[in-house]
Amino acid sequence: MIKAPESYSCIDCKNRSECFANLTEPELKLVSESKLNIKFNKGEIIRKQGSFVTSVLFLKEGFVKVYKEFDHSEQNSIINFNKPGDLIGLTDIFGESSVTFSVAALTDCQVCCINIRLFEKLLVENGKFAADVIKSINYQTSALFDYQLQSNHKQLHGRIAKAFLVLTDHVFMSNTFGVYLSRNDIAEFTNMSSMSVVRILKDFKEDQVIEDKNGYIKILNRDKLENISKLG
Amino acid sequence: MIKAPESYSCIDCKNRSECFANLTEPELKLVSESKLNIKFNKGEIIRKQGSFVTSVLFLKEGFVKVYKEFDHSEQNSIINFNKPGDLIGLTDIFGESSVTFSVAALTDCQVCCINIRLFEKLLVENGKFAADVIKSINYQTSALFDYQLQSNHKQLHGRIAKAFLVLTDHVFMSNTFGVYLSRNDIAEFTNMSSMSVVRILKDFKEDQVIEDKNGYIKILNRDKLENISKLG
DNA sequence: TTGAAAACATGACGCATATCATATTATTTT
DNA sequence: AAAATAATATGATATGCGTCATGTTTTCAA
Repeated sequence: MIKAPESYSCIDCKNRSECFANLTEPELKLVSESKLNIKFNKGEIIRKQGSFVTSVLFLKEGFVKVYKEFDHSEQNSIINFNKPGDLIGLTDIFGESSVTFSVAALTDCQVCCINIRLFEKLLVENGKFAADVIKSINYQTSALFDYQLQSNHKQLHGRIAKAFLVLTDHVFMSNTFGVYLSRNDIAEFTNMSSMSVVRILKDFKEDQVIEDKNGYIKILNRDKLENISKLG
Repeated sequence: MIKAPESYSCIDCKNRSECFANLTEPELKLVSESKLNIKFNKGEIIRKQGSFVTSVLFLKEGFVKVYKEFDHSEQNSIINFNKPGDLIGLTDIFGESSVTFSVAALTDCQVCCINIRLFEKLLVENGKFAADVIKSINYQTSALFDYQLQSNHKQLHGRIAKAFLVLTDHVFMSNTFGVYLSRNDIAEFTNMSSMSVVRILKDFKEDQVIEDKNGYIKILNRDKLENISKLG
C-alpha cells in the first residue's frame, strides 16, 4: 500500500462516478484536493471492519470484495464485488463511527479515498448531489438485498447459478470472469461450504454449463444457468 | 381502507418522523397539502409488490409487516416490522417505477401517503433534508442487512432468538409483543418452516425463556435468549 | 349455535448439505 | 530444485431441518 505517484485531478477523471455529475467545479476541486490516491496490491485489506470511518472509497482501477465478518463463525459473507468506477462505503455516511464491513483487493487496485466529512458537507450543501447519492445507494442496496433474500429460497445449485449471473451481468460485464475467484470466495458469496462449491462446479463443468481454466470461469450456457437459477 | 375523517396538518403532527426536522414551514405545508391520510384495517394490504410507486408512507398509527414475494416459492420473506413514526418506502425513491416489496397491516393503521415526486423534489432543493433522509436510509438498511446476514450463520433456535431480540428492542420496545404474530409470520421473518417455529417455541416455553398467551409473546429470560442468539 | 375453515401441534420420515478424513494438485518459500 | 504450505478434490458419514400425514384447537361466518 503506497501512495500513487501521480494524483490526477477529479475534474478530468474519465471514469469518475456519475454521482459527481451535479457537483460544481469548485466543489469538485475540493474533492480533488482532499482525496488520497492509494495503490493496493492483490490480497491486501483496504478497509477493515470495526476501524474508524474516515473516507468514502472510489475504486479507480481493479476489483475488490466487500465482506462481513462474524463473531462466532469462521466463515465470512461476501456482500458484493466491486469494479472500476464504483463508490464504496456510501452506506457508512452519517452512520456509526466504525466501519460495518471489510474490503479486500482481488487484484492490484487504485483507490481514491474521499474524506467522508467533506462528502457529508457537500451532501448538505448540494441537494442535487444528495439526490444522486440517494439514487446510487438505493439502487445498490436493493439489488444486494434482493440477492440475499432470493438466495435463501434456493438450494445450492440455484444459488451458485444466481451468483454467476450476478457476476457476469453486474461485475465483470462479460461471460468470462476477469478475476480469479477461489472456491472459498464463491462459498462466502453464496453462503455455503467450500466443499459444496467444489461439487457443484464439478456438476456444472460436466454439464457444459461453465468452463474453468485455472480458476478463470467462463459461462458456456447462459440459458441453462438461468434455468437452474430460477428453479432453485 | 377509507380516507380518515380528520386530516391533521403535518406542521403540528406530534409523532412525525425526525426526517422532517429540516424542512421549512412552506415545505412542510406542501407536504401537508399533498398527503393522503388513509385508514387500513387489520389484515389489509397497504402496498402490493409490483404496483406503481406513487408515495412514501408515513405510519402514524399501528403496526405493519414489510415483505417480499417470490416467483417460484409459496413462502414470503418478511424484511421488517414497522411501528408508529416510521417512514416506509424510502428505498423506492429515485428507483424503479414499481414497488419492490409488499406492506400489510398487522393492526388497524393510520397511514399518511406523501407524494413521492414531491418528496424527490424536496430532496433536490433541500440538502439538509436529503442528508436526514440518507441517514435514515442508511441506518435502516444496514440494520436489516445485518439481521439477514447473521441469520444465515445461525441455526433455527439462534435465528428465532435473534428475531425476538430485534422485535423487543426495535419494534415493540417492550418485553411483551404488542401485536399478535402468527407462527407463519415468525417463520417468514426467520426464513424457516412454520412447523419448525412451532417446535422451537415449544422448547422456549418449556425452558421458561418465553411465555405465549394466545399468541402474545412475552420474553421471560432475556439473558438466555441473548445466549442462544449468540451461540447460533 | 353449528359447521367450516384456518391456525396450531406433533410424530415419522427423507433429503440436502455440512463435516470429517484423506488425497491430490497448485503455489509459495527457502 | 526441494520443502512447505495452501487450495482443490472426493468419498463416507452425520444431522439439521423440511415435508408429509394426521390430529387438535381456535376463529370466523352463516
